[in-house]
Amino acid sequence: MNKKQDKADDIVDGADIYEAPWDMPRYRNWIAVARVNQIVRREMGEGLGTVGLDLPHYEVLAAVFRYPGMTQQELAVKLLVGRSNLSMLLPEMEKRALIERRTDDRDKRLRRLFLTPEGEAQAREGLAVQVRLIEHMMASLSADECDVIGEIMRRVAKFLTEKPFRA
Amino acid sequence: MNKKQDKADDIVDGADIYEAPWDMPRYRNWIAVARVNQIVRREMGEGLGTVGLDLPHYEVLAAVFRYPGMTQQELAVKLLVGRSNLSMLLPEMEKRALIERRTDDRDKRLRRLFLTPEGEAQAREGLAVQVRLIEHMMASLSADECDVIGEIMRRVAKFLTEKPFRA
DNA sequence: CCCAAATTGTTCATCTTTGAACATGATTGT
DNA sequence: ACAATCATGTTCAAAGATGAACAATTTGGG
Repeated sequence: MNKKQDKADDIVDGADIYEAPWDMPRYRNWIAVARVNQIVRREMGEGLGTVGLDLPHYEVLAAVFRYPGMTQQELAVKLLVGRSNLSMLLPEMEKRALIERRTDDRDKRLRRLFLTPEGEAQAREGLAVQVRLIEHMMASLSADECDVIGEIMRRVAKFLTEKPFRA
Repeated sequence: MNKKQDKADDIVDGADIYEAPWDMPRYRNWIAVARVNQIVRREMGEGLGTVGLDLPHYEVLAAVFRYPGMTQQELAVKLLVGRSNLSMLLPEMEKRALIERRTDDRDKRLRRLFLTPEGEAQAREGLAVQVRLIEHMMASLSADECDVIGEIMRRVAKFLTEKPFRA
């Protein structure tokens, strides 16, 4: 007996009906993803501590390392964080000589971001930590499994940005 | 020519060598996972707003709904959040009559958590939102793909909790 | 039985993050 | 050309999260 038809608050997943979300394959599978993410994020924070960085600073450095010349707005979108957040964070990073902000010539509103040599050094240190953490975590996965996950997640990300959820 | 041997900061992934992390399969695949997570978390926050909940409150309600009688400590571990956080949050939820805290008879330090009828109602509403969001997001996945992901992530979570990363 | 160590929850000071309001600079339509 | 609209970044007050220090309680060894 896999199905129940007599409860008012039953939940549908495909053609099957469950009485609780955590019995649904899609729900519990996604929860597993979310959980691993939380764990990795936390360990990443701890790992970065060993090289004198915290998560927000590192995420800025890594993003600017990969995409030099980003505007603050672009960075905010990429990091899924408010612009005001960056307006608080970046001046301090500039004071510590990790980043540099050059106002764009054509559009004087834009402040484009670049790494100083010291900022690049720290970005590399942080990236090294992240790479080691990811390799550690992925140790129990085959290369194929890893690729399958990446492929699926990129598809989902594309889907979600094209068709956001409307509650 | 897939490999480079002449740069000091090359990065190793299996037997291959890359000059930047984002060329590494493991790195970029994991980044995809993290990105989807961020997006879903944000949309979840917005979706919960439509039923008058925010993310922290909902996570408490959902956890207590599933595991009634949890202690605050257990809840903090489950949500990967500090105990002090809950000490700030729970009294307010108790004031709003969403949860109830009963001190354990045998161990008077423990405060066990339960949902009031109103709390359970809100938990169900939040869960419904989450289920709809997950089903929306998973629309582009086959049942098999979804299961593969869940299975892999549960394996990784187990591995990570048994062997945490040491930077 | 009793004292030291450990566990649970709280308080508090501090730091982050957020969103709204605003100032400045660009763009568009007429 | 000019006003209206839009986009970018900043400021500020409020909400949230964090960790250290603390009180209450339990546990375990001698």
